[in-house]
Amino acid sequence: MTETEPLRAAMIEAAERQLASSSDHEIATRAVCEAVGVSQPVLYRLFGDKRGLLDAVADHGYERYAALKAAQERTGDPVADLHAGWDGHMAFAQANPALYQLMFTPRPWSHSTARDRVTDLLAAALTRCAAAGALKLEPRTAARLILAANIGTALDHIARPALFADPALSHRMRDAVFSHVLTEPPARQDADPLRAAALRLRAQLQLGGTEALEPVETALLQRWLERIARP
Amino acid sequence: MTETEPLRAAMIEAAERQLASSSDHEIATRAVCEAVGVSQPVLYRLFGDKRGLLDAVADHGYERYAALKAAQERTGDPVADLHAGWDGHMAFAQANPALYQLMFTPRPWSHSTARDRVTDLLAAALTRCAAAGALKLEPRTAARLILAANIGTALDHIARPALFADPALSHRMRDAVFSHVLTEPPARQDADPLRAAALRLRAQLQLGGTEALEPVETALLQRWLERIARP
DNA sequence: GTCTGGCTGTATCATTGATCGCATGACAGA
DNA sequence: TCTGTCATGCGATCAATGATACAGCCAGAC
Repeated sequence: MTETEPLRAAMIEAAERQLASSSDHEIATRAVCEAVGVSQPVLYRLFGDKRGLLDAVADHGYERYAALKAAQERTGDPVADLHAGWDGHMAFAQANPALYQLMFTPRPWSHSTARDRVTDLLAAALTRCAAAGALKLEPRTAARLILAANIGTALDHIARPALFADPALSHRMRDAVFSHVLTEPPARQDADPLRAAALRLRAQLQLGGTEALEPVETALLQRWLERIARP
Repeated sequence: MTETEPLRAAMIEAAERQLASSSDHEIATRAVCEAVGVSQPVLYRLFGDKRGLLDAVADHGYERYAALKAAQERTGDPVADLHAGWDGHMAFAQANPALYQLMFTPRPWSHSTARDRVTDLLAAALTRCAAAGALKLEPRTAARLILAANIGTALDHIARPALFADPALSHRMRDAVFSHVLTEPPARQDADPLRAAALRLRAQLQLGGTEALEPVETALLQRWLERIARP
């Protein structure tokens, strides 16, 4: 489609560049026109409006977003894909903050369908999870939920002056929402559940001890648990 | 404080009114000045900038937000207060969409502290939860998490043309995040985590055994675990 | 009574979104 | 090849808006 209307595509790309480099996340129609060497009326003929240009930029952003998704997903495990999708979303947001806000922040006019199409993409990924029996909710409901959380977290990351890009927060949110949406992972959870159980009991013993065993017994138990837990 | 500078307050309120009624979530400095019967230079002397005016509007929005919070919280159960706080946040967003976006959507300049102060408010409410032993995370971390989810959900509600104001989505998100942040409220699941850990390890041993211990040791371990697990 | 300082309004500039009418060039048909 | 038609791009311009320079005015001090 960049072939059918090279001028249109050039203007969209110029607008996106200016949006990314502008300090206030704004663009000037004049500057966009000058960047591609045409005058303002062409812009208004092609896009009708500044809004129309911004909508086109947002949709173009969706194209890039979708391409990214298409390139990186489908490892075979749909749940793992979903996790990667969340992280990819966050990376996209941090790489293109202005474009991201244009796409995912509500604008009262905005005929852009970027957000809805991203929801569809996510719903499709979730349907694959549902086919694997890993989804507790209806795919579209789950998609809205996940996307809302993803956007909220991404905006939080954008708002902070990147003091410390805290991936822990993103992963916390991801785990919180996913555990509400997905079924418990089949059982594999721990490659070695015995070792996990031993570690857990050891921690509990160190924390509070027990009156069910004699001190000597407890001490020996501790040694055994250590041996079980050793790699 | 509306007493010390009535003119300033009047301009902020006029700006907020125009922001709420404008179709594109924008305001014109001229219109604000005319609304209060002064001319432009006063605005620039009071706020320095259009940005300054918007920041002041956002901060004023925080005042209203904080007043709402102060009025409705503190029922005695801090966790119940937290739930009410989430719903109150959503209600505030739906009642003042434009102001809400001004307060909680990242703007590259913006010296407004509204968002940080809301985080502080939330962290205080969470500290009360922590005092009741109901919090799994550090209050500030939990606050960022909850606020990000709350904002994401609110923006989703604003973005939708209010087709059907789906409170289910908001409550799903609330439950998902809260269950990740708060300890299990009812039944406390395991009054005795040591017993739970022992039960778990016993089950694992019966399932697969271990090569880390001699058979005799394993047998004795089993007996001990039984003793620990006994009510 | 006069002077000083702060405050306000008028007039104005610069930028930007948006539009009007004309020129230019391509193309179809005679 | 000539001519009429149409689409397309452009210079010029308008309207709205953010922002400012400068002069006038009023209160209070001396």
